[in-house]
Amino acid sequence: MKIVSWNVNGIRARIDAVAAFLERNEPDVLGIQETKVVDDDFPFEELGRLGYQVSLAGQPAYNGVAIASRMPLTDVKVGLFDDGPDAEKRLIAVTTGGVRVVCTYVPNGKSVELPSFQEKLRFLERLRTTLDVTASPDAPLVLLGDFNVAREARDVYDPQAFAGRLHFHPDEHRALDRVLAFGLFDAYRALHEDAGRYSWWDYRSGDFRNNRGLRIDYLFVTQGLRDRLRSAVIDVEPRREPKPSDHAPVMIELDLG
DNA sequence: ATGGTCGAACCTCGA
Repeated sequence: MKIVSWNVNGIRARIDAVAAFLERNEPDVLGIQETKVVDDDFPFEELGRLGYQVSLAGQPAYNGVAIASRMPLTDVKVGLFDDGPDAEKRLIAVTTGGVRVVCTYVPNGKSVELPSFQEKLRFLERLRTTLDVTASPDAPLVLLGDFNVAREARDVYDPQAFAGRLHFHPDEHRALDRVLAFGLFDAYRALHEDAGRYSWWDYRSGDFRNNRGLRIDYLFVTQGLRDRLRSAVIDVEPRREPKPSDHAPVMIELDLG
């Protein structure tokens, strides 16, 4: 089973790029972040033509998450365990092909001294609790998405400049480590030790051209799935195209026999 | 050089 995480930065602006990626790679499941569209305007037909069904949680202009799968989607659950009715649409969970897939878009946090940063940390705490109350580390589960946190120095193009700043702050590291302590493993890191492999580059200042990026998009898997990991790839090709998302898709392959 | 570039919807915000 091939599973992808991709922050598309607007599904309507990116539908052709997404379709091209799906045709090239034929993943079974695609977790999408930052759809930036209300449910009624989501491009279901384009994905349907390629054989994908979609579960989604959209809102106007900002945020929005979706999961597309070639297999039936069941037990769809939107939001963190304690989300109120007006919560931003940042998490959707489904079961497909026997795997629980949780797709999330963690708040950016804006800047470490602002209230938004504390909300980001709280989101990660609440994400851990959501896993605790709805899932088991002994079952096949993939938690994927844009976490807006680079975990290690090798995930940052200039670790000294980023030290203590947004995306690379010790409080963010502790909060994300708490999520992983549920019983999850970073699929890309389980297979690759290399530095300089990023999933996001700022649109500005030629950052992609100069590989000034961060690895902030992850697929985290439970132990049983880690033992069945066959590959993990960050596909930078879509980032090279005209009108790209600022994020690259990350894909894993699981041998589920 | 405190810059720069996107998407969505609106004349600005969030990233």
